[in-house]
Amino acid sequence: MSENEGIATPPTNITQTIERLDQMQDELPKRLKQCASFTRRHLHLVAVSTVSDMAKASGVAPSVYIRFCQAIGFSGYSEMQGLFRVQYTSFRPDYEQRLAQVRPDVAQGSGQLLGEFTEAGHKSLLSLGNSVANEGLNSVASGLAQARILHLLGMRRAFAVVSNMSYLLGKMDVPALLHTDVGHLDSPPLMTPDDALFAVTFAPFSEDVIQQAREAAERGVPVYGLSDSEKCPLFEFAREVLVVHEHEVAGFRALNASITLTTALSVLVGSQRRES
Amino acid sequence: MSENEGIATPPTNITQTIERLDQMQDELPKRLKQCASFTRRHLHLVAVSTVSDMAKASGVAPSVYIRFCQAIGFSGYSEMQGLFRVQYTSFRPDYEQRLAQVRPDVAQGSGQLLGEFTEAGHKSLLSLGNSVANEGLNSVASGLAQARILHLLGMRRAFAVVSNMSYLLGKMDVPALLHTDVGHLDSPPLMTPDDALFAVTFAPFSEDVIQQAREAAERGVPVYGLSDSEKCPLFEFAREVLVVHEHEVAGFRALNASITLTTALSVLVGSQRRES
DNA sequence: TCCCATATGGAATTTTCATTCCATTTTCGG
DNA sequence: CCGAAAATGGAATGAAAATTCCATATGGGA
Repeated sequence: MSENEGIATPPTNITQTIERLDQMQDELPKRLKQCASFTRRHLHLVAVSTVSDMAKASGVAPSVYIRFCQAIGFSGYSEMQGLFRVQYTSFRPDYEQRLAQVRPDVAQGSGQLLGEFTEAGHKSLLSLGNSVANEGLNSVASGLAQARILHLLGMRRAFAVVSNMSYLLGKMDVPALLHTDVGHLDSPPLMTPDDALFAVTFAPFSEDVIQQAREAAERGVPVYGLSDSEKCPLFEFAREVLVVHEHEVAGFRALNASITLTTALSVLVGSQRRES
Repeated sequence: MSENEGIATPPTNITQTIERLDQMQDELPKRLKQCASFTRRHLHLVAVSTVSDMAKASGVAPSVYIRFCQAIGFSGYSEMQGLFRVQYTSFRPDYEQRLAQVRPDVAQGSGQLLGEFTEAGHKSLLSLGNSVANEGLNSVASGLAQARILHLLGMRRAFAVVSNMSYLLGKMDVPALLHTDVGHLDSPPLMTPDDALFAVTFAPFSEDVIQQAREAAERGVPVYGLSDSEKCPLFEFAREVLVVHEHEVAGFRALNASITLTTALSVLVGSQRRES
């Protein structure tokens, strides 16, 4: 009866896959549970790995990993990998057409749209696991932890990110200053080389943010940053720049990866401060 | 002499690859130029695509795409793909393998903090899909879309959420007002029954936010809200309250679900506005 | 302790993919 | 307009991957 047991229909998106993974965790035999556990924690590897890679990393034989994929509901590894690969193959529509593209979704009801945004959120978190080296995060954290005052700078989309950091850091008694007004920075004595600046800017990069950060760097202030592109001008003068890749729905970018990364960063800064 | 022409050494990182791509753009024959052009603009696809995929997308035959890889300096497509894949597989197999076989729980070093937050983010997004009724989101959206001016109110952790909404709505030309200072609201004529208020507050609920929202409701202003608990006082007077459950790491709550939900909400409001 | 059902991992097979080969077409100098 | 050199695309080949098969191992119940 082996062809009749379990769930016949394969998951159609990453959300479903995660759900099924969690739900089956308990009812699987030992080796398959290993696969589930490892895969659950390293979903981002599926798109770029072979079965043998995943099997080796999970500590099982390739054939076992394939049986695992089938237990989840897929026909095999290839089908599952296909699901994880499509997220990379989506193309970016023109900015002007964004709203026009959303309309069909609106007609169908908001459930569709929300589903797409959660899906995009999952994907962003997946890429977050890929793109950020832990050492990078750690060294930025220790750089920021040494600052007398931690200045936070970000506008437009990035403002939500730094305001969240500001809240978290404040909660942990880290002296942090959220620059809501660019004019603030103009008072020269405000930022000293004893401080540090964390600047967040996404493409197309805010000229104000870049300008202010550059001037700070020239005055000897340690500058760290977060962006969504390697081409960000922050790279020219910042000590270190973290890069995240956010997925989007109809041209609207999610903030999941940025918020998550900076939350972790803030907590790291807070705990490193407390140690000293 | 074909094995002697061009550059023999393959690029060793993405930057070099891009540089070489740009530099060769002009001196390549037509079809190879097509490959270069497409690849330059879709570098991220290489890691997860086959030769035929890339060839088809570039509009050339597979064999041509391989010759293109060789013109860049690689031995073939596989070598080039390997370069783009390593960035996704930067984990240490030995370490990971041990972790998979031993207890998953002991993975909690400081370096794993980011992993825990992404995990929390995934979980938050999962519950988001379950908890939010579509009708709720829709009716909130249409309620907000009818407002003359959309007032946004949130403090502490919720401030990042409303500031993101403010950015999105502004981008879509929806008149929205982000209340950064509670004092703002005290001026009575600012909010009228033609407007609407969207208030965000998480437990423990900000007294200020509750108070201001309640007063607005009493003045006849349509109030909508977002919270993380059914026990939120907003329920007492708001027309509708959306509820999300955020997971937490070491006492720090993620914002993924809230941000994702409000992003979708903002887009809905924006597109409903445009229709009328 | 033995037996049966299930799980497991390596070997065999099949499928897919990357690469090379070659006949045909195109381009460009004379 | 002709011929040589380069470029192109489809077919053939070789390599690697995914999947199935099967002999062996394992664990739980009689």
